Amino acid sequence: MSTVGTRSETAADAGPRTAPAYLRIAAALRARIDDGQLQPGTALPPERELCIAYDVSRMTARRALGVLEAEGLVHRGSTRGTFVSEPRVKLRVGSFTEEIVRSGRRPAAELVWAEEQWADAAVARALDLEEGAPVHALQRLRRSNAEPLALETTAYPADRFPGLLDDDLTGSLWDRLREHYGVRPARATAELESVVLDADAAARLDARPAAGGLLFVRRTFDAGGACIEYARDIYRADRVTLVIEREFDT
Amino acid sequence: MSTVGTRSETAADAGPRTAPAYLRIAAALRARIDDGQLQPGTALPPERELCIAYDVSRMTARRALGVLEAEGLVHRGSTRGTFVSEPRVKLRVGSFTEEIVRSGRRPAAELVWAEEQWADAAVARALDLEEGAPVHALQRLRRSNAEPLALETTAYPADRFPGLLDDDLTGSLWDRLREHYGVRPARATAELESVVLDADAAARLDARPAAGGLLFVRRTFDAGGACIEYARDIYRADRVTLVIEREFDT
DNA sequence: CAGTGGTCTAGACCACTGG
DNA sequence: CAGTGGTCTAGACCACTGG
Repeated sequence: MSTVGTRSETAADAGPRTAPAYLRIAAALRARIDDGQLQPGTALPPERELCIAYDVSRMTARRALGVLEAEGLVHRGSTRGTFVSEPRVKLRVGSFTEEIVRSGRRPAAELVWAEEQWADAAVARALDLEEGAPVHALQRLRRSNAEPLALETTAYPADRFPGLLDDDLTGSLWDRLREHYGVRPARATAELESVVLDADAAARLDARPAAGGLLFVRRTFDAGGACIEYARDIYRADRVTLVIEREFDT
Repeated sequence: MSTVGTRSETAADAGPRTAPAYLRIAAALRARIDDGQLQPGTALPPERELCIAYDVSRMTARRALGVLEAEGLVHRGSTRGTFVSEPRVKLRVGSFTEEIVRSGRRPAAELVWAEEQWADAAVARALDLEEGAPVHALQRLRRSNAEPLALETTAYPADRFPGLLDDDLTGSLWDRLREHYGVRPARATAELESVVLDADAAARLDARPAAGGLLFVRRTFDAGGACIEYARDIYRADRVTLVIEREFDT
């Protein structure tokens, strides 16, 4: 992470006289990770050792680790310990086929489920359909080197794309739309929020219950302005950096 | 928040036999907020009452509230109580002048500081300059209806834009670049991550220490491919939905 | 002065893993 | 079986606010 957030003079006068213990401990551990003393994959001291080292109770030590976990610097394995995390994975978004940008990683998409559904109010509004209209819905799990990074849930108007679910659903859906239906995406809108993972998403993404997520809600339109895709992509907030590119026609 | 994440049959079989108490309490309170029993601005019961109502210790009740806080559903005032939050504010990004999309809100930008700096390694790399080259740097706080939503820190190559800091820095900087220097942005790249607010950002954004943030790191290029702007925008994760639009020239 | 959330203690029991 | 993190208790003291 780079600067331009630090003012040259002010440097770091952090805050009040005494910062809370959990923030001081988090800062101390963060410093050891940032300067390379603790490499990715390395185990941090067990919580009970941190209690002794910093003379705090376990709840306080855990709270410090919770901050680092939210930052994506460490991850915890219930029975194994707390470990320094690998750097985040950069994912290109905006085009449906997100690709792993970092070299040497193997992307994969796994179909979780695919089925015919009937549009509820939200889906109907997003796809410009009547409530109850048939839609093709599917969910896919995106991985990089076997690590789950994103859970994508997508809906398409069934009338417009008959037989879509019989296609190969592990590759680029946009390619399917182009090849088999002659449709090409012309415009996309997206909304992005920070969320808390629900139980299902957390389980599939191999994350802690109530861990942080990034929700990317997308709609894709064809040249005629009709919405042809509605998607809700959930990313592991601690593991990804989303890469967005944009050209101006001004 | 809409569906398409719920499979039609599976409905909700949440998880194991007994979910942890803090998740059950969070779910119970969330339900009361979602169905309108608790309106935005309403105070939740004090933590000590929740302890009695749900028969848990205060740490557990607080943990439940912490989940709702991370979701942006509630906010806390140290000495006042816990309150249901207003809906998130939608902010359009990608064009530098973010605008408040929701009607009836008054956007405002406040200059925090502006000064000449010398590029450190990160800034030099981003702007394609030598390390130590002069840059114009400035920080602005974006508000909607007086509520701080984003802290933007921006750097420009000083040699290319002499006198930039003497301009009006509360409006669109891109307009300044166009009007006074004949430069028009042609392409932008951005990276977006979930982060934890540092002490300075938290204070300026009126957020809790270590609260969640969204970091948007942008680079803007002119038609010749030269980088003319490097920005780090930090948003309050609990208060904003970022709106992104995109056209395809394919 | 009463009430609020923020921090912190010093424990406890649990499930799960690996040796 | 020892060691790990996950959950939880039943308190404590604090700063700060509003009446």
